Amino acid sequence: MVHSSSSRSAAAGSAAAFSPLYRQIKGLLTRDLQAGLWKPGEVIPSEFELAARFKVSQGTVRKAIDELAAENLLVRRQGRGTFVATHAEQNTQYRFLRLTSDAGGRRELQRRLLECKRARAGVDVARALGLKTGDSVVVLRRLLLDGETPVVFDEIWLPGRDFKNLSSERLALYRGPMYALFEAEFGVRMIRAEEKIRALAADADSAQLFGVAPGTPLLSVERLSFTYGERPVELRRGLYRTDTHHYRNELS
Amino acid sequence: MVHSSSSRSAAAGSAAAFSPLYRQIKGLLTRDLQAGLWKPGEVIPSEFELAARFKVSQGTVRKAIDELAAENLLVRRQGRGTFVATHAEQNTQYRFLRLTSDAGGRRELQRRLLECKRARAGVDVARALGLKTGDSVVVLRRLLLDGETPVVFDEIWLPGRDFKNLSSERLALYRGPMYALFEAEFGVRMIRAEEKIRALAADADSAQLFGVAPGTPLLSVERLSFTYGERPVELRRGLYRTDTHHYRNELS
DNA sequence: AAGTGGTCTAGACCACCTG
DNA sequence: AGGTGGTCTAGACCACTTA
Repeated sequence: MVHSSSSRSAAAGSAAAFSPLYRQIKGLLTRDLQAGLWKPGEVIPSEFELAARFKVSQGTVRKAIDELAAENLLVRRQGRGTFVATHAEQNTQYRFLRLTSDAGGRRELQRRLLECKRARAGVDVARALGLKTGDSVVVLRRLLLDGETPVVFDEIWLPGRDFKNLSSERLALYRGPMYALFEAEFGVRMIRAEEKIRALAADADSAQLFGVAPGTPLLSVERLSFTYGERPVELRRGLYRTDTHHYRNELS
Repeated sequence: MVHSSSSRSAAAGSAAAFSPLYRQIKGLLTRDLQAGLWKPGEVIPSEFELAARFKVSQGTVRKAIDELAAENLLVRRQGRGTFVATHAEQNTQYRFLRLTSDAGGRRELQRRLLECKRARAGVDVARALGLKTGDSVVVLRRLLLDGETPVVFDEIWLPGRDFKNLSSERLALYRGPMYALFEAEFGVRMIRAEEKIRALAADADSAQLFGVAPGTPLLSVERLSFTYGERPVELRRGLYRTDTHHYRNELS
């Protein structure tokens, strides 16, 4: 049982920030999710079940779940139950990729893995991922192709500690979204990400990769992805071709 | 009074899409907002007042308002009331601008209006704004400067019909956000926008504007903004400098 | 003190899915 | 038929603002 407000004024001087019951329930659910009590794709107990367990009313549990669903941690399915969100069984192969063909064609991009190796984190990578310089990281390089033409070149850094046995074989075998593999094999679920976008000129290497002239403007997309507890677990530097494609965004 | 479901099965074969009461209430509120019954920044009636008016319970009105607040059409303020959202009295000068200084400095950008004229819509502009080619449009050109250095060059098209008396004088006099002026003077409130982002090389004109070499990569941001009823009312083509600044985005 | 949004409850019933 | 999420109600009480 969770007490809502009665015990608040016990705190010292500071207001101690009132926290409604449903938010405390949300906290408990988040803790269980983070602990892996329910795996991605699984059902969680019904609202009434949880209400009984926490000794609150269904409506209160409901409001907690509402917020978790809004944050894409849970997915509700009427008549079936509430499920832990997953990158698998999602209709989109590239959940976070905002690149779209100018033609609007819904063609799926093909992956081509160029490299998968272990390395030591440089200063920048370490700082972004919350590691120490020199810590072990996994580095991936890969292309995404629209038909025959490469449109995305990604360089990906992952903390070595979280991705111990990641190899190019595992990646090559896997069909679904890469983030689904991360969930299933390494227990790391990506929840949200921040991107920094710039325009820059293709250097010799990237020009060759894309088959364009050096100096051609490319979109540079730096993505930092977070898992539970706002912990950064992936740094990605992408180069996008934007002569035939564009990055779409929605503002509100 | 609105009836929820009893009359559903009267429809022909097709399921006729069940619409809960609160969503119908939401529709009524949206209609009133669109009609300008309450102006941006004003309070709307209290939840109990609306509940009585619509002959439903407070909770049902509440849920309708919840959704409108989530869509940024309304703003709740505990203890005070629910208000029509506005671009004025918003702490941010540039509500939709995602450009940030790499240094993270929160310095406000300065505006410099370069041009404000009437013209005829070309094919592209007309299509984007839902006009006919040759229809009257207002065209603005302006710079945003971080200190002395220009970082954004915007070219803005507005339907002439909606912005009859917009002039450079009106714009020059106005202190707050441009979208706030649009609301107050023209009754056009921007609700959401879509952006298409590309990297491209500076041509001679833009190179001169920014004081960079021709061919320098710039970020191209095409923004289409919508008002009530998904009606497009602003097309904007922006060029952003991204050597000292970047476009930030959040994915979830 | 009065008014507004915010929380919580208990119970009824509806819509949807699965066996 | 039975279970799950989804809606709606009526009423009580809390938190916050304004007067």
